[in-house]
Amino acid sequence: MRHNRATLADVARRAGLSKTAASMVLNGREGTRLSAEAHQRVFAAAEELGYRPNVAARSLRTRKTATIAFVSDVVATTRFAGDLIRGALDAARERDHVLLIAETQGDAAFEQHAIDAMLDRQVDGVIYAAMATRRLTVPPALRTGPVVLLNATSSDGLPCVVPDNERAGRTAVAALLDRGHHDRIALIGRNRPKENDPEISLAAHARLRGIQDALAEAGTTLCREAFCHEWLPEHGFKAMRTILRRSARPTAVICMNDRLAFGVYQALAEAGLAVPDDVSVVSFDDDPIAAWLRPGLSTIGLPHVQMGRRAVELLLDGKATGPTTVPMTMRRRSSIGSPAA
Amino acid sequence: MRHNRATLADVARRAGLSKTAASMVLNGREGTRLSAEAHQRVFAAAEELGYRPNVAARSLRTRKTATIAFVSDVVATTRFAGDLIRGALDAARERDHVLLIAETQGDAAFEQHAIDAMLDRQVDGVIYAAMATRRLTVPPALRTGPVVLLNATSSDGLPCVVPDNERAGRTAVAALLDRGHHDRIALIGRNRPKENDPEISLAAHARLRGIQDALAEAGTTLCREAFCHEWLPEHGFKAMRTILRRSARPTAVICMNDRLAFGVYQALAEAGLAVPDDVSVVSFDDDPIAAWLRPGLSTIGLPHVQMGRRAVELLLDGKATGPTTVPMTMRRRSSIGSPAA
DNA sequence: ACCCATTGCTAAACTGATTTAGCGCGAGCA
DNA sequence: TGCTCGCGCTAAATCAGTTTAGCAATGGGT
Repeated sequence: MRHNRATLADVARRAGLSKTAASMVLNGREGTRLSAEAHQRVFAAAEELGYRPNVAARSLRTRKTATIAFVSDVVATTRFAGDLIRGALDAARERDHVLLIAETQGDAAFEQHAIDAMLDRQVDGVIYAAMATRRLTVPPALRTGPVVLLNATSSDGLPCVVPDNERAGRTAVAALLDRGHHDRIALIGRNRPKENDPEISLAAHARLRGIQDALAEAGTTLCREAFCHEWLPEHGFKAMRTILRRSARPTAVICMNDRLAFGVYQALAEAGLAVPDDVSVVSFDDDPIAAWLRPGLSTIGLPHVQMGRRAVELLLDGKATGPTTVPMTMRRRSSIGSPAA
Repeated sequence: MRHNRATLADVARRAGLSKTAASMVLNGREGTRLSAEAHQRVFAAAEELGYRPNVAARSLRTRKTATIAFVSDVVATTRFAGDLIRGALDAARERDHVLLIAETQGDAAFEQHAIDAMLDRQVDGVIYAAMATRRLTVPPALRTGPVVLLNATSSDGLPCVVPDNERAGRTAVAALLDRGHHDRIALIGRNRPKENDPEISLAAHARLRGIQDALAEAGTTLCREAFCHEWLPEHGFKAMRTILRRSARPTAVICMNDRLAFGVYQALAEAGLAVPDDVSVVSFDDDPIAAWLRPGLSTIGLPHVQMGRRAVELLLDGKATGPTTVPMTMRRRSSIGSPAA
């Protein structure tokens, strides 16, 4: 595009100086002894010609492209991807960088292809993102330059940014204890594979620990724990329905995510029970759906935008190593009340 | 990244040939008179060294970067952005291209910045995407090269891809008529600004026309039309509640989108009415929430993935001008039944 | 008068590819 | 023997920048 852009040579010619002079002035090089007048002339010429440097030409020499690769496993599946990207985009813009994106779809061939494509374009660094917080191993090709893992960790001490799920678990419990819930708190969404296989999920384990620890510190435990195959509304629905049929009704339910909570709302409605008067509900993620439920769902949100930001900050500024955790904060709506006396 | 990549010169040296020869062989140039043996040697050398061309260097000469800019107004706000991007990403990968993404957030300064950044990197073309289907005017800087509008149209005859909302409207009506609904069909989500200002939305007007025309052809009209300020669940909830209070109950409701439909479900549940036995519901978009509702919501889906694909296909292959419409297809779930006799 | 340092600037090399122009050699022909 | 032609290949220019090495002019000191 744009075949007729002014080049540095054009600017130099118009300013009556050499390319060298023009380059130095425009790059604001210190220690150069060009006169104030020369500076003026170069700036004026650049301005008049609407000069913009050709990044490809520059990077050929400097090996800097001001371009970051954002490689993720799956972007489309989850709505959260957008936020991760948005945060990264914001931070990149502030630093005059740009994002090259690719998706591996969990396919090794695609991944290789994507990484090659990025490396061929001499990106300055790579953000390797996972859509579900988990542990993964980064492809060796990436180890040749700066990498930061986003929403993932790895065993090789690379810098990475992950949400503080354990603290989030404690926060959920605290919100319930505050309102007087204590003995009759149920948990929905336990899931062995997610809890035990860090390559699938890191969130489930961390949330669970946070919840259990906080409860233990308050001298109590969960009154009921429901296992779910997936964290989708239908599973929350079934789990809640079962709980209502089989046990004494809990005063509060913690759901492992908002989609489960949606299912819980449906089961509660079916049973003619009101949130939060009969049962309080808290959950995690701050999915848009949390705001749409009636009553609004209180949830501890995943800070995707911040995480995206943080990742590019670490990549560009930092010699950071190891994990950076980003706090998850409670989005208070109306799903938590006090237990009926 | 990767400082020690083999260059073309390395390959040539190892093959005992000139850079020229190596370049021609690797690019599979026709009409060159290099011997079969020379070909062998070059391929072998490239293979052994793991040679990959430096895209920046190449593009400096050829002015092709195999890179497409994807500039959108807002990516994060709506979950649909992910699908648009995903489709574009797929098609780009198939053609060995890569996507540079930027977001303007509707801010003119950001937009200028983003466009400059892309142009500085010599992208081969630009996809200019809007998150809500609408008409817009493309910044003049983009007119210097290939552009295609995605989910948007413009007055200057640029190629663009948009969903076929009018046909979607007809489809919704047909699904209802098929089941025997006729006289008592209500519409929820009319909205003057969306319907009348193409710079805000093209979808509302088109859907409405499709609905009205199809109904007229069947010799009937809507029994009720509810206006909504926004297309969010709460507005659908209020609208449906009002309808239930004030008028004879419709046998079916068409919602302008799935979020409104969610609100409608909530109002129906509150009134103790069942979907689809008491009231059938159809809507548009195929938001993930449609699958989560009980019963599953039948909806005419926005083909975002296809649209994203189509946009890069037009950009790279085509000398297409004017609009390309992509069909919206009905996602059948369980929210449409026959009216009670 | 000579030497040296400083000032203000530039020529040329360099980055890694593509592309144009053309060279040397052997065969065929007169 | 001399000329042309085709074959197989290469030198050098080019793209648009950055960077290194260094040149000419001036001024000051001895």
